[in-house]
This record gives sequence, structure tokens and C-alpha cells, in this order.
Amino acid sequence: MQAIELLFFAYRDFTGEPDELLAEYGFGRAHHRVIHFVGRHPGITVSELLSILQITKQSLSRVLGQLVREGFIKQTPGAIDRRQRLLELTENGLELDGKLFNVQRQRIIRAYKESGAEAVAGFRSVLMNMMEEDDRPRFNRKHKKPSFDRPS
Amino acid sequence: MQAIELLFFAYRDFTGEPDELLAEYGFGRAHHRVIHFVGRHPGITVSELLSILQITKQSLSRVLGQLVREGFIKQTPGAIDRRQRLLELTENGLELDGKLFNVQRQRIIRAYKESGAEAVAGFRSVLMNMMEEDDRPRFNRKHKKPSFDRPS
DNA sequence: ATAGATAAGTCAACATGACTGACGTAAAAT
DNA sequence: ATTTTACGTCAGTCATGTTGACTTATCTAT
Repeated sequence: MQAIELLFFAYRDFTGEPDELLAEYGFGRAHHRVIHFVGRHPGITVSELLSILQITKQSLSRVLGQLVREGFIKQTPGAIDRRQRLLELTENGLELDGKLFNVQRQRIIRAYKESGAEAVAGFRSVLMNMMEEDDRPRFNRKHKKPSFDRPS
Repeated sequence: MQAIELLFFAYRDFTGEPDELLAEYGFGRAHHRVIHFVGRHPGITVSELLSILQITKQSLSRVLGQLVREGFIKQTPGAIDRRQRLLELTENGLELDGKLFNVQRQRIIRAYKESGAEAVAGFRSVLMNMMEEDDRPRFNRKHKKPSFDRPS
């Protein structure tokens, strides 16, 4: 059962590089998560973000508010439901997201290259089965769209 | 590049169950990490623990001190180097460690079963290549012992 | 039309787990 | 004998999470 430590070390190093980058902006890992999910899913709502991150709205509010005030994320009222604030990255946000995304992608690409395509499939399969079922549909893009792409 | 989110969701759920258990004892994830590494590597020293967790001794001190005071971990002076405090789980510590270890093992076993042996090999390979090289030797048990099993 | 539910935000207080910097003690290494 | 190492501690700070209470705007259902 080395998997526990394997996950610990891999995750520790996976988040280490971005953390350094974020520190230059005065941001932390919480900001990273918000930037990441808004970057990958533009137009995401606050409540969708909350259910992904599984934190309270007060916690999210602090980092999100900071990102909005400092011009990394912009909010626009939803066209259908005007209570919603649809979130998008600004130009600055896109730039930071790009940098962050890049350092993590490099690490993953390197690991994928060293392990081979078959290993990658296994890697993804195990991670998928390790998470709660609720969130698995987010990943079967070809079969079923993630819920935040078609608001219920 | 779904790997980033895959890791996020898997890690989030992987740590979620233990967190609930720990809360019953008034402990957090930091305590879990200490209990885990002391449990898997009895006789580990404080500085070895520090280099694994990559936190400051002041941070470790608080959680470790708590675990010692509350009778989950015991310290004994090193036989060779009496400055060292070799760490071990007490009976209570072993019991809690067992519970924590179990919930995580169940999740992993389930994921392994659903993915198959080949996938498991790939999973481990990718994680291994994702972490910094320094810590990889810890895992090649058959070839090279981890440094904390033979103090340099 | 209005009553209730939902989306989002806010104020306040608090806990945890990180951090830095300074300092102390005992034991080992040089 | 001096320096280095292993460990511990005091004090202060910061980031990120929590609970609970309350507001505003808007949508939904009766």
C-alpha cells in the first residue's frame, strides 16, 4: 500500500512549483484553484465553483473577491438567470493562468513521456475510480457534458 | 490535460474520509501525516519527518507535541545518537493509525479492483515520475532502502 | 401578485496549519 | 575546545478554512 505515500509525494511536488509562482503575485493555492477552474470552464457560476471546491462561500468570497478586485477575474450577470455572476478570466487572468497551467503541464508531460501511453491510461483510470462517483461525469466529455456546461 | 483536475478531485476525496475521522479526535490533516509516517516508519527521527513533510520544525512541533502529550506517539532517545528522539506510535496511536489507514486502503483497493493490475502499474509509474527524483528512492524498496531506514 | 426559494454577497468571530526570526540545551563531530 | 547538529520553544504573522446571522436581487410556484 505504497499508494498513499506515492500520492502524498506526487501531490506535494505537483503543487510546489505553482505555489512559488503564485507567491510572486501575493496569491496562494486557493487562488490557484479558482483561477484554474474559471480558466478551464469560462462562464462558470459561483455556486458551481463552490460545489467543486467544497468550501464555504465565505472562504471562496475572500479569494474570489481579491481576484476580481485585482483584475484577474471578471463577473458578468447571467443572461438567463440574472442572479448568477458568470466568471471569466481577464487578460491578466489568462496570462497568469497560462503560466500556472504550463508549469503543471510540463511536469505531467514529462511524467507521461517517461511512463508511456499505457501507463497514462492506467493512471487516469485509477484516479477516476478513486474519486467520488458524482464528479466522474465531468471527465467523460465525449459521452456526457459536465453539469456546469448545461445549467440544470 | 485533464490530469490536473483528475488529481484535484481524487486527492480531495482521498483525504476527505480521513479528515472526518480525525475531526472526532480533534485532529487535522497535519496530525494525519505525522501519524502516517511514524506508523509506516517506526523509529523515524524528527529531522527525517521534517524533510519528508517539508514544513518548519515549529509547525511540526505543534502537532507532534500534541500527539505526544495526548498519548498517540512516544519518543525515545536514539541509542547511537542520543540527541535524536525516535518516534513510535503508542497503542492508542496504532489504533487511530489503523482506522485511518483502513479507510484510505479501502478506497485504493476499490479503485485498483475497478481498474485492473495493469492500470495500477501505470498509476504508480506516472506518480513516481511526477515527484521530484530525490524522493523516488524511498519506493524502490527491493533495490534501495529509503534513507530513513538506515540513518546516514 | 405575492410568498418562498435560490444565487450571491457581507459582517463577525474563530481554528488550523503554515511561516519567520530569535534563542536555548544537549550531544556529537571536528 | 569549538563548532555543528538535533531538537525544542517563544512570539508574532499570514493564508485558508470554519460557523452563524443577515441582506439584496431575482427567479419560481401558488
